[in-house]
Amino acid sequence: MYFCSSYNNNLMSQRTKIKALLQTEDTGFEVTVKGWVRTFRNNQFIALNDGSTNNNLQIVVALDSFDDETLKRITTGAAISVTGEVVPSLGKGQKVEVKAKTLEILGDCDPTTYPIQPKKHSLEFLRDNAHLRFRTNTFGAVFRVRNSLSFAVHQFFQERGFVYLHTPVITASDAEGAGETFRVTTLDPIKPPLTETGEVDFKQDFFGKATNLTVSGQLEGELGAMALSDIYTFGPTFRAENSNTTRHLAEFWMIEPEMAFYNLNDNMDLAEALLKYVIAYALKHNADDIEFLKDRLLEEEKQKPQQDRSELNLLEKLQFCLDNDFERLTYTEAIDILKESNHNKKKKFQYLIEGWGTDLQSEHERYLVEKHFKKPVILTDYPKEIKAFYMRQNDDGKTVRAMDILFPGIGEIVGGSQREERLDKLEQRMNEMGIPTEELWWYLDTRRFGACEHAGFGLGFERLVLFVTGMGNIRDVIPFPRAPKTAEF
RNA sequence: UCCUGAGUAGCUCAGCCGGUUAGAGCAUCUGACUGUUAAUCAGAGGGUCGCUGGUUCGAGCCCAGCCUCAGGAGCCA
Repeated sequence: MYFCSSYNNNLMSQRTKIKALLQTEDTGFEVTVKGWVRTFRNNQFIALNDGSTNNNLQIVVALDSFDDETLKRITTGAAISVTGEVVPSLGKGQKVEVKAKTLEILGDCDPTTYPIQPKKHSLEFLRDNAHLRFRTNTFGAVFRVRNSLSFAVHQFFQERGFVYLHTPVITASDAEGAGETFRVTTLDPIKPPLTETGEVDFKQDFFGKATNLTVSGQLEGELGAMALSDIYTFGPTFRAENSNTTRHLAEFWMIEPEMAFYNLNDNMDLAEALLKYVIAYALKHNADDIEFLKDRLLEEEKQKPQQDRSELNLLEKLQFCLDNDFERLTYTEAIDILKESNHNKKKKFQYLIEGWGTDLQSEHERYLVEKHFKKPVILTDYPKEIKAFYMRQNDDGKTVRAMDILFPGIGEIVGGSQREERLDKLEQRMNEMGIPTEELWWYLDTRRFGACEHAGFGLGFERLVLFVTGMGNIRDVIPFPRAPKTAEF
């Protein structure tokens, strides 16, 4: 792996990555490049891409230097290896190009059956061909940005002394109520063992109890934070909800930091800093990709009526997010703003705001973020009835120390809270909400032994990638999307 | 799961009031051209009109059921 590093100074006799080559100012030396043919124009010019960058390298095939047999095999999608001299380009689209001296077809690509053609494809078509969509400009850019964001998340936390804690994928607790779970079992699906009362006997299952895929690593994360101070998880999470939207997946990646001795304000500060850090990182390290995605989005928005187009382009939107503080207000303040808004008075909301206590609909969140404040918004102190059992209760007896970060075009990107550290209050709330305290004895132990103020949040990674890439459908920002009726690749 | 819309060539789409042999652009193939940038020009091939049933002299078009996809909603991250 390492001997073909693109950053190797010795460009001779080894494979050079196209990104590194396009960054060099020098010419007049020989390189070997390998990649996949994007187009072959005029029987003379190969646009070669190796995935290291969105930009293609132009290979010039001199007249009569290769036999017709070889030239015919240079088709869109074919894998080739080229050795030749790096020279200043005579054409206009690029600074340097490679004059091919030797050219080897590594893998043929039959153009009559290859689904990816040198033309525009719809995102829906590429979703059906998710195994090949990496070879397009758009998905190349998306997944390089995804990679950068992922790395930046780790760097952000590591710089601050957080411990990356691996929480289990298979769990026995279904207590959080974060959604429908996928069952994990080795029992015979046709004839499972039954108890005397006729129910499936999970005592005979692999783990000796009913188990499922995790819906959140938070509860385990809290256990870590109660000793290591600051931890974060970053791993796959599973929800068996029958959600068919552009913002939901059955398998998605979540980042869940959990911090001892943090209150809700510290929690918000950290979340805002994280989001700004990773966005800035991607802007710096994926400038070409984001530039391409910006143009892609502009092109796509040309199809829409003027009023539906964004005021800012993708770059401006990301920069704006870095340059401005997120707007922080309580649920109660948000309800007042919504209630007094012309939008509500003119009955333009499908669900009119009438009183305090109900959850906000996505149209309300969008109004606050996109129309009223026009920037990311952090809502805090929600009614306890619409939030999870573990959130710290305020003294008013009505609200909890919750916070949701709402992003334009995405909706809720972060959900978090200060946790209830008082055993009696926590148990009381669990009883009210019908959460079995005996099943979560290990969780409650953190409140029995050395409890302290602590807080945390969950960041939906794909929603972050959606925001940074400007893509419209969450299935286009994860390599192999898992959603209802969708598990092909 | 609910609402709305869609499914016609490899892809993106057109197809009138139900009526003759279902069209276009791109892609592909063949040929030309040799400094092209999604190259260009000329020609050619390419169809189980999502599936099943029904109405009709006749269905891509009308009706019913089913499947799939997209957008919106709910649930949420």
